[in-house]
Amino acid sequence: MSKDQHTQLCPAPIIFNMIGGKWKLSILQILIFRGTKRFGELQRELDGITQTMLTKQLRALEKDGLVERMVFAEVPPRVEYSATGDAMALKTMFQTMHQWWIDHREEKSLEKTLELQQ
Amino acid sequence: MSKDQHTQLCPAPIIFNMIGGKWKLSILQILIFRGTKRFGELQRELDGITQTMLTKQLRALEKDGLVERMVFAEVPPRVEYSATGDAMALKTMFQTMHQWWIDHREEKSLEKTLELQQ
DNA sequence: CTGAATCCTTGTCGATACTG
DNA sequence: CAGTATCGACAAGGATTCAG
Repeated sequence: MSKDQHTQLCPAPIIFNMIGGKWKLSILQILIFRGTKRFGELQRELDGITQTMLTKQLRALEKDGLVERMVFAEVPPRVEYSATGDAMALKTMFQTMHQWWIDHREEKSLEKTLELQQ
Repeated sequence: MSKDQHTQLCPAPIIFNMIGGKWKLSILQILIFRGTKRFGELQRELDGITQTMLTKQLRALEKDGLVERMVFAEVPPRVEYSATGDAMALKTMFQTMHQWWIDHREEKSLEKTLELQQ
């Protein structure tokens, strides 16, 4: 049992690579908490993302099995994206982060505010 | 209660900014799970990081209140870094990620292996 | 030993134009 | 509507050198 055991087994860096970056987290949250969306809907709700970027991020998420892409053979074309079961299971992680923020960060901001008021 | 409520309150993007990047996660894990380390010890255990990068990452983590820096007025100079209470509380997050990985990723690798064997 | 300062490389992000 | 292709801007990462 080497002393590196934990770091080697820890998937945190891999997970951060999968859902890190400027847009992936927002995309996932929309699909997880609001359900299936079309390409255009996603683009509107993400406020500022370009088609190029949205396509690239969705492809990356799909490749990692977090997003499912469904193409409908219609005119005009329709493509829907949804969170996979694996992605839905990330809710727990979001909640853990949320709790950590409440317990160890919000109070800090409050303390600072109080200090400034003195 | 707008439909944007969750996204707006969610601290995930902020947390990702604080501990994301190529090295911060590894630095935190060493300090959290193995305890206080000197600058040189960290550099050796991080395998490949340069002095410049290690300094920059440590400064950023210190600024966010996740790492504490203690300078000893000795010759030769000695500087020790340790995880703060806030950082220690991130253990839960690491465990959540670890569990998600076990439940939703390891089996996938196994499935793929089995598919390839058929 | 622990760092600061400088310069350089790489990767991410994004604007624009074009297509089935 | 939902993309692809190309090019440029910028930030993150890294190598090297110098210093207390």
